[in-house]
Amino acid sequence: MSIRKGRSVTISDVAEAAGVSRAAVSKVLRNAYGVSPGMRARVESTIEQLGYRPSVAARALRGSSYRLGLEIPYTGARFMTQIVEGAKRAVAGTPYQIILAPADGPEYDTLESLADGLVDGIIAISPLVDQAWLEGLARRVPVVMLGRHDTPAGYDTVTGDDHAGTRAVMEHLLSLGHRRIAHLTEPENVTTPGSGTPHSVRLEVYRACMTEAGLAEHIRVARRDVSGGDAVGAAAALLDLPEPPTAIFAGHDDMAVDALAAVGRTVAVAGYDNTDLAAHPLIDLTSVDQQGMEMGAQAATMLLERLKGRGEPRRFVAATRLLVRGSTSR
Amino acid sequence: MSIRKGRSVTISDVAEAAGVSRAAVSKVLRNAYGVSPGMRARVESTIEQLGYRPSVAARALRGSSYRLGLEIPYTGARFMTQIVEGAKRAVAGTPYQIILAPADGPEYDTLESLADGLVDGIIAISPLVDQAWLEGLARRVPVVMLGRHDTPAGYDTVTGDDHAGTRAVMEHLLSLGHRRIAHLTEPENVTTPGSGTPHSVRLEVYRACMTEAGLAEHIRVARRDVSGGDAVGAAAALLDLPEPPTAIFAGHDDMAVDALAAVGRTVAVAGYDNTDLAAHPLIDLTSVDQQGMEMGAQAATMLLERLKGRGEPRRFVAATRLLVRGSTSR
DNA sequence: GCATGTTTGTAGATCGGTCTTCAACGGGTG
DNA sequence: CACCCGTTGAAGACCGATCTACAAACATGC
Repeated sequence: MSIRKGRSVTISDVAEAAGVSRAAVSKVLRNAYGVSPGMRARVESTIEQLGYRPSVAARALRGSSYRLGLEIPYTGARFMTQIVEGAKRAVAGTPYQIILAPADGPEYDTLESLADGLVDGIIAISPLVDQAWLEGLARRVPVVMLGRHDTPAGYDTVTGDDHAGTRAVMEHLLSLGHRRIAHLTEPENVTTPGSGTPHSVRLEVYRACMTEAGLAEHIRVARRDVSGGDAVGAAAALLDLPEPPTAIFAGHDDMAVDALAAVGRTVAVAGYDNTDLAAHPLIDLTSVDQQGMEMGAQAATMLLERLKGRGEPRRFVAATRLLVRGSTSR
Repeated sequence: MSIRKGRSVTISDVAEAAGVSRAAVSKVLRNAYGVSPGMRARVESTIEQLGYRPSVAARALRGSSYRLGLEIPYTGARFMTQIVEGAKRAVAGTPYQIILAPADGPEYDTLESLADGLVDGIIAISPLVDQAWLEGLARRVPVVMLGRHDTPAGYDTVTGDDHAGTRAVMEHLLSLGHRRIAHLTEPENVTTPGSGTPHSVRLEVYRACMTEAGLAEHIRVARRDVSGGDAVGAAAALLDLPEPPTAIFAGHDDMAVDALAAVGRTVAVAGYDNTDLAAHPLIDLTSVDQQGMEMGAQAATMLLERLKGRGEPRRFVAATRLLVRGSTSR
């Protein structure tokens, strides 16, 4: 144990105590070639005795930090929990650890600061950053992006099948006889057509489904407040329309829950992500499951592959499944 | 921009390009004394041109990493959001950044791995680790602990006023005429009497209030599953008792929401933390607000103070406020 | 017995910064 | 004019690891 007052135990202390060179200790640590069983035992017991732990900073400078950075846009987003849990599961048993970097402002900053030698690789959920910029980042450090429908050269992507998922919701609502179906989504900057964000795809497919059903005139798009954050106001405003919708398809469960707060059970509501709250009897929200845990696990696994040398980009698309619950069926 | 293929831009590159020494560039970076305006301008423009960003690892090795680590027991805990947001707010405008370290297994590991030179200071929510061990940790790196009612020598603490908060809930329930009030809490290891965890205090005060009201015989304590994680089953079991409770006081909102899932509106339910979900009309949960955001902000602020040299331990106790909602009033 | 090859361990450069020490310079002062 | 001193910038040690050479010790083949 022996945690000393000021500085902590370094590799030199271990080397001295064990009567070997620093390089020898390093070899033992890294399980490198050229270590006799005798020396290994001696060094390991010394490490144990002194309570030595290698400095991450020093390691990162020369080799690797054994930390993977996961950038998350907003800590409160329920879907994140699934991603994080999946990623944690995937690195369990490896020497790697997940650290989370909450993005406050522009996502560029957070990503750059992660890339500044703190982590060996990055998993990010940044639909807003430019692809060219990302390719540049990916040249410096391995990157896996979540929720980007683009075709990158230098990084991997993990997405849900937003087309299928959205179609499933819309077909469900249409089959129930709804004609005035509104879509509640993120602010404009996240849904720019062609940008390839999940929410741009969901919006696009919503529009397509409505048009195909001959309901183009009933297309209504409401957006979450940029500032305030919640979607309660936007959903409430839908009810004030001359012809209010009978169903709301929300871009994700958090907004769907906000919608429920605004419209109660008067209007059918469907969400996306199947967060744990959706199954709660008092919420009872119809939602699209896109296997967030699996997405997180895949992302981490792909990152580990990249760290082992893979260069060609890979892509994983999670299958979706519609879970019909009370919010659309009563 | 010029992000080069392999390695990134180092301080030597900047020094060479600007025609000065590495030390000079370092001075400019750190805003250190002894830099002429001319040189500063030249170096800064070179930095800009080359897109140079200092390596965190190299910095951490000698000086500081400008990263504060926030250890969180479970990513899905709603209360965490408040803490994280508060901490982020407190470091905004400083050169420091918050990184989150999710604890998977034993919290010792996560804390140690944070202390391994990755961060300049630690905010942790680890009620289970030993105080002596924490004091040892605090000698190596500045530490602020959340939710520990102990009297440490080497670290700071931030807690809510669990006594007052719990009393407020209990008095509220009692004043409504409830006599069979059950308490839904965490597994045994988190509520060991005298351990000083928030949940041990809440349990203790619950017992005291019941006894004082002459209701000792109606004390019922149910606990969340250690493995499964949720408290639905434990709450449901309460209903199967010969004399089921008419009110449930849950140790925190997440468990209260689980309780609502199990018992619906048949039993009064009160929570703790006033997470954002509590105000939702479909949940409408009476809860104790303990200003999680303020707690997070205070914790970060205290840590910054410690980094500036403060040695004496400080303690912050957040005031609580009972918010009565529908879950106990209809 | 000697050349050759294989372990095993050490020396020392290196990563990219920080920080202390010190030399050079320029301007007052008596 | 000699002296002192504050300012500016450069040199170089240092942080704690990794990793490439390389030397020493030992085994093997002929």
